[in-house]
Amino acid sequence: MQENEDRCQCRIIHEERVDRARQYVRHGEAIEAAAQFFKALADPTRLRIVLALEEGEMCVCDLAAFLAVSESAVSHQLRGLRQLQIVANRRQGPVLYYRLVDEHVRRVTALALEHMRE
Amino acid sequence: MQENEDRCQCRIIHEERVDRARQYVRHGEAIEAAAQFFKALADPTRLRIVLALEEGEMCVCDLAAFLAVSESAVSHQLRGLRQLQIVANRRQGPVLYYRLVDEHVRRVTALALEHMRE
DNA sequence: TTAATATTTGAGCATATACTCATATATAAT
DNA sequence: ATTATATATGAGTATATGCTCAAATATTAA
Repeated sequence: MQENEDRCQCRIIHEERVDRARQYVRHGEAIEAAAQFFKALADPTRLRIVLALEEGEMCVCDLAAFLAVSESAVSHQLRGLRQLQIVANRRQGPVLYYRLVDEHVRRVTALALEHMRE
Repeated sequence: MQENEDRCQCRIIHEERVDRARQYVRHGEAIEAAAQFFKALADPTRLRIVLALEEGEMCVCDLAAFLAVSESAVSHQLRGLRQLQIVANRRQGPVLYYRLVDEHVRRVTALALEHMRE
C-alpha cells in the first residue's frame, strides 16, 4: 500500500474496490457543482419556489404569498438560486418576474418527486 | 382578497398566478421528502459516497480510503443515508458492506452530473 | 477470557443556513 | 422633490450540519 501512504493512513481492505471507485468517480469539480445544485433543491422553501416557477414566471410578492413567508425571505432565497443560475428575472417597472433559466431543474425535480410517490 | 387574510398579510399582485402555483404544487408532504432526498446529495462527501456505491458495494473502510476522510465521518454520513433508505448494508463477519437500496438515486445523480457538463 | 478488527455512537465545536428586522435601492406616480 | 411600491441587502440570531475525538459495540481470533 505504498502509493497511499501520504493520502490516508487507514487500512484498505479491498484496494481493488477503492481503485475502481477512484476511476469511476472522476467527474472532477463537477461533483462540487452537482452538490451545490442539489443543495439548491434541498430546502422546502426553495424547492417550492422552483416548482412554482415551473408553471410560469412569478414576482417576489406572488411567491411570498404562495409560500406564506416574508418577501425578504423569498428574496434571500432567490438570490441563491440566481447565483447558481437556476433562476433569472426580468424587470417590468418596479416588479421583478422570476423564471427558471432552463429545463434542467424541472427534469430533476420531476424524477425525484416521482420517486417519493414510490 | 378576503380568503387570504389569515394566511399572510402581504399584497398579492397576481392572485390568479398564485392560485395556479397552489394547484400545481400540491404534492403535499412529498415536497418535504424530496427536499430531504436532495439534502442527502447536497454534500460532496455524501454525493461521492453515493457515486462510489453505484459501482458496487463497499465497506466503511474502503469508503474512508476512497474519500480520504476518517471512518467515523463516513459512518456518520452513512447513518443519514441509511435513515433516508438510500443505502443499506449487509454484514459479513465484522465488515459491513454498504450498497444503494435502489436505482432511484443513480438516475438523479446521472441527470445532475450531465447538466453540470452542460 | 483477552485482544484485535470493523464500525457505531455521543459530545463538542466551528461553520453554514434560513430566517427576522431594519434599512437601502429602484421605479413610478403625484 | 416627495411619496409609494417592489425588491434587495446587511446584520443579527437560532438552529442545522459535518467534522473530530474519545468511548462503546460487535465480531473474530488467540
